[in-house]
Amino acid sequence: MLDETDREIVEILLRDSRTSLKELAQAVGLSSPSVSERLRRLEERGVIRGFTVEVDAKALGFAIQAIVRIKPLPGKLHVVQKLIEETPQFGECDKVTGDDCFVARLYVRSIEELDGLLDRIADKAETSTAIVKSQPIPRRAPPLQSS
Amino acid sequence: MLDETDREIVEILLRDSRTSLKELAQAVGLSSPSVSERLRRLEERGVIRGFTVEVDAKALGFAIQAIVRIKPLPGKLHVVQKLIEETPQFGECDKVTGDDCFVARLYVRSIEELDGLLDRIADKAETSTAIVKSQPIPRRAPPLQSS
DNA sequence: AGTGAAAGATCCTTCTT
DNA sequence: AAGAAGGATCTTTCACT
Repeated sequence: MLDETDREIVEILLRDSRTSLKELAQAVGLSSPSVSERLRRLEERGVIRGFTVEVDAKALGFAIQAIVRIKPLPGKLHVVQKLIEETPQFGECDKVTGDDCFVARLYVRSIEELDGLLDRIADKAETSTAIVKSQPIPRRAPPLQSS
Repeated sequence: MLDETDREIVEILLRDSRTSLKELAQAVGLSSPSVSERLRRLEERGVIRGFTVEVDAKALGFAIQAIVRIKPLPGKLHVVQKLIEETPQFGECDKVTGDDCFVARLYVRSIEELDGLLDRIADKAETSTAIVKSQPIPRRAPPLQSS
């Protein structure tokens, strides 16, 4: 899918997206224009979706993360989904197959805040909450190799 | 935690981390040096952990995502954790309280690949897998407001 | 696909206020 | 925190392989 060079480029950018074309070029052993062109295509193909910044939840005061499984009561699916989307403390939410409909990540400053947020869903869904104790793998990109 | 200006800066960078100081400056109504200093402090404080690139799993051929709950068999915790960490298709893994020990996200190209990966854990842990049907909330930052 | 050089644009930082 | 200015740095273009 990605050749060796593209892979290197993406890996470097994952580590620091401020890396200049010039630096990238010498890292992969190509010229700046070549790297520029490759980058253009990586974006065009959608491999690189965008340039962002990583924000640290703890530094913002969100000391606690929880993984919440949410099973809306009959007829409440849309209301629940809307509620989740409108609650900014949800930092991620997947709609999945199986008994639980949603799996979501919640950022909160305290157990009280967690309790408060869950209460707001309590009459519309069954929830099951697990507090995050550590992150063996923080969010990372899928493999770039075809391996 | 963050004043209005910092928040704007971070929001803009979340959208496009290539935004120049100059652009940031005029967006928030300050001078470049001021913004530069604010940025320095945001990084120093750890609010901005780094500059990255968002990579698209689908574009890399990983058409399927799954959320896997993993409960290691007695005595197998470390082996399982190591296995997870060394499997690049795991794009995220949290160690959580409760019955299931780990909750992880898996990127796979096919159901066969999913099956294969789960088989490798099968004799060391109980797993429960849910296929992701949609993402009501793709990964996003925690609230920047103190609200 | 890629190179190399060059031009032009842009940017970041420093300094003074 | 502003504003101006200096100097560095980058990105893109173009002709050619």
